[in-house]
Amino acid sequence: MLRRVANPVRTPRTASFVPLIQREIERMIGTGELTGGTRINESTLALRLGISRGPVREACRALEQIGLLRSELNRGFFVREVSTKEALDLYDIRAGLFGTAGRLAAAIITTVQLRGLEELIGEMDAAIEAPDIAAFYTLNNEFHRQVVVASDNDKLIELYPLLEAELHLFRRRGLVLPGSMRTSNDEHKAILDALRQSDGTGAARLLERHILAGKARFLRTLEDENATEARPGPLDPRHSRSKDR
Amino acid sequence: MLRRVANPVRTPRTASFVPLIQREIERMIGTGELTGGTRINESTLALRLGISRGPVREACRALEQIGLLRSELNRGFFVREVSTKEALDLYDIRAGLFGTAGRLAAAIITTVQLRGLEELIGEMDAAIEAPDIAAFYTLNNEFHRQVVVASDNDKLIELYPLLEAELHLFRRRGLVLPGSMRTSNDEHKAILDALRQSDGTGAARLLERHILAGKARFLRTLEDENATEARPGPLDPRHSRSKDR
DNA sequence: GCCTCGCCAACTGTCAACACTTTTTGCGGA
DNA sequence: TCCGCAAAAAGTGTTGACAGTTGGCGAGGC
Repeated sequence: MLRRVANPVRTPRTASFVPLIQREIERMIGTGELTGGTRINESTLALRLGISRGPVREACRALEQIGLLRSELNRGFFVREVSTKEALDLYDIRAGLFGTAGRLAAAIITTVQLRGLEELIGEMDAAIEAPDIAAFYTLNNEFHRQVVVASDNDKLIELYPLLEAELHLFRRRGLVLPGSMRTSNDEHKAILDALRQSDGTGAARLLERHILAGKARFLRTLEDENATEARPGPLDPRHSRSKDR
Repeated sequence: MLRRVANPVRTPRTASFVPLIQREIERMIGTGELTGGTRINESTLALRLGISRGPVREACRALEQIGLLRSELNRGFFVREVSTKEALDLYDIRAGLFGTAGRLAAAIITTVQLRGLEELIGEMDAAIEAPDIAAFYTLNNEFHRQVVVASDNDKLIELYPLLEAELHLFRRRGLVLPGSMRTSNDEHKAILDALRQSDGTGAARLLERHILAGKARFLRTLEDENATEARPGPLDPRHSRSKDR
C-alpha cells in the first residue's frame, strides 16, 4: 500500500482556519483586548496567527454580518461601537425573544431542567450573601441560557447569544448594580414558579419584564454617568495608539 | 497638476465587490435560481461575474453567517435547506419579534404611518375581490414591513427580514392558502385598531397570533402534503412545481 | 507661523497560483 | 455486465504578489 503517511507538520487539511480566527477575534473582543472603534489590521493579525490574510478577511466578513465588526471601503474592518440607542433597541429585542423562549419552554420543560434552574437560583442566593458579584454574574447568565435552551427552539438558542454579545460591545463591561441582585433573583424565583406550573403566558410576561427591568437599570446607570460626566473631561480623546513590531 | 487621469476601464476602487456578490447570490436564492441543497461553485460563479474567487468566498462566508448558506470542509458552500422543525422554530421567533415590534410601535406610531397601513389594508381588500393572490402577497409583506419599521427599532428592522428570508428556504415558494386571505386581512384590521388606540399589549397579542395563525396554516399544509404523498408518488421528486392560482 | 502640496509608507481589495481533497473517469478482471 | 481501483479532473483552502487608496510628514509658499 503506497498510502502516504503524511507528515503532519504541514497542513493536513482537517479543519478550516476561518472558524478558528473568527472565535479568536470574538474572544479578543469579549475580553476587551479589542475595544470598540479600533481597526483590525489584517496583515498584523495574520502574521501573529501565522497565516495569510485570506482567511482573516473571511472571518472578519462573517463577524461583520453578526454585528461585531463593521467595514469601511479601503479602510478595512473596525470593532463596532454600539450606540445607546442600539443598546436600548437590543434590550427590547432580547425582552421579546426571552419571553418567547419562556412561553415555549413552559409547555415542554422537564423536571430535570426545572431542578437545574432551582439549583442556580440557590447558588445565586449564596452569591448574594457572600457577596460575590462575579459569581452572580456567571450564574445569572447561565440561568438565562438554560431557559432559552429549555425552549428547544434551535434557532432561538443560536440567535439569543448573538444579541447578548452585541450588547456587550456597548462600552467596556456590563453594568450590574450590586443592589439589584436580590430583586433580580426574586424575579428568577417567580419565573421558575411560572415554568413549573406550565404557565406559558405568565412566564413570558415575567421574563420580558425581567429583561426590561435590566433595561431600566441600564438607563438609570447611563443617567448617573451623564450627571457625573458633566464635569470637564480630558481634552484628548485618542491618545492610545500602539504600534506592534 | 500631474495628477494621472486614470482610465476608468480598470478597477476605480469606489466599491467592494463583496456586497454586490452577496446580493446577487441572495437574489438567485430568492428567485429559486439557486435551490436548497445545491452547491455553490466558487470558480464558476467567479468566472461568470468576471472576478476572482476571493470576494466570492467572502460573500459566501457572510451568507453562511446569516443562515442562507452552509459550508462543508473541502466541499465548499451549499444553499441551506430548512427543515420542518427549523421552519416551525422560525415562525415562533417571528411571532415573538413581531409582537415586540407592535408593542413598541403602538407607543410611537404616527398618523401618517397609520394611514399607510390603512391604505394597504384597503388594497388587500381589493386584491381579495379581484382575486389577485400575487398582489395580496406583496401587499401583505409590505404591511408587515411597515409595522416593523414603525417600531423604530433599527436592530429589529434589520433582523426581521433575515428571518423571513431564511424561512423562504423551506421548499420552493411560500404557501398561501387563498381561503385565508380574508381572515388574514381581518386580523390586519384588528391590529390597525390596536395601534390606533396605542394599545401596545393588544397589538402585541394580535400580531403574535397573526404569525402563529400563519404557522398553523403552514402546519395544515404540511399535513395535507404528507397525506397526499402517502400515495405512491412519482419517482422524480422534483416534478411538482405548480404556480399558485 | 500656518497652510498647501506632493511624496512616501502602510494598508486594503483583488488576483493568480499552489497544495491538498473530493469526485469523476477510464479500464482491466471476475 | 458489473465491480473495484487507480489516475485524471475538478474544486476547495490558502498563499504571496500587485494595484489602488489612505494618512502622515516635510518642503515650500503665503
